[in-house]
Amino acid sequence: MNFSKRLLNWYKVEHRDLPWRHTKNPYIIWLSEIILQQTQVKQGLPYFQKFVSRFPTVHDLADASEDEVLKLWQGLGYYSRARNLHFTAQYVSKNLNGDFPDNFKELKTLKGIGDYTAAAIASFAFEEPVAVVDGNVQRVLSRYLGIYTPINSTEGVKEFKTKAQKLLDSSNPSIYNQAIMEFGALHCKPKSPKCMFCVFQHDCTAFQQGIQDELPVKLKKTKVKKRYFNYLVLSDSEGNTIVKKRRGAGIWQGLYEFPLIESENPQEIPTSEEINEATGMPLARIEKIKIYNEEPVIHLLSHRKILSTFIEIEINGQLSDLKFSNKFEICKIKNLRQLAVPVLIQNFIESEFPIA
DNA sequence: AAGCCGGGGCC
DNA sequence: GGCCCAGGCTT
Repeated sequence: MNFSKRLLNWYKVEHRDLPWRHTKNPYIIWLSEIILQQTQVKQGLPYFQKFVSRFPTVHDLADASEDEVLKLWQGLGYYSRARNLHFTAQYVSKNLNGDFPDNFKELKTLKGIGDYTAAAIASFAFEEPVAVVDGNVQRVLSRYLGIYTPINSTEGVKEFKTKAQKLLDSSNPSIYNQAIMEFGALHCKPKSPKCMFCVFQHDCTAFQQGIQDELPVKLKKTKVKKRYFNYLVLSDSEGNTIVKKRRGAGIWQGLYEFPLIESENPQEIPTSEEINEATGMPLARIEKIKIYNEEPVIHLLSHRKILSTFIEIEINGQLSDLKFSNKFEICKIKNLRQLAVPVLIQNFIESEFPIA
């Protein structure tokens, strides 16, 4: 029995029933694939349900504001996915009459769609015989074929792409592609792969040689760096505060946060002068300065360790009477939950301003 | 070719 | 604490 036959037999019995597997609608498939980039099914599933429900068609998504899309995306991370999702929805809605391209090459020209996602949509929705290559596929193939080339090296990416395309069952690209990824996710797992009852025992190089725990090989990632974020949480007599949308490069682009003083080292309570410099708030209006958390709140990202403090600043009179320097927006504290914010900020809001 | 970009789950 | 995840974009 060949590779595909064994794989599909396994898939028939073991696959999960997932909602995006019940459709050939390229919009729904695209939506699911963007959500699932670098994201496990368990984490992405509730977001998929929210998005399909709120945006049944690509036109609905195109007509929404970017702020609303980011708010629905909040907590899922890699927020460029949400911005690109919205951009591409508008492009497809307005320039392509709502119809997604039906082939790999054209799909790849859309923002946010790379090799993997183009192959997924082309094969799932249009049965184009192009192999998907994701982390699951790389792991399965590195073990099955005994490939030590690092999966994240330039050479490795090319090699796994070539091998994957050779193994692809061109008569059934949609099911085959889903099957090999499902096999990687459920059976040929990174740790404790289920080799003792595997349909590939007889031809898997790794199992035959007992090297499954050495594969795949991956180049080391860069070290986690520390950053110190000191947030200024202003409040006036009317229950207002000020926030700002993060712009330009860097993390959390497009999300809102409180006025931020980033420091090279752990920060003491900022002085009135520093608060004035960061926000434009006149010194005379600063009533009281207090720190919320004595110990820094630690927020871990894959490549950053953010140590943050939140500083409470009470203001004389009303914030709405003042002119702020750059692009701060006045917001009722009770309305903060309507904004798209990083999980770090969301956690703070929920703990300090619980719903009455 | 290497860095950057989140957050949750697992060991 | 390190690694993984239905990756893609930027430099």
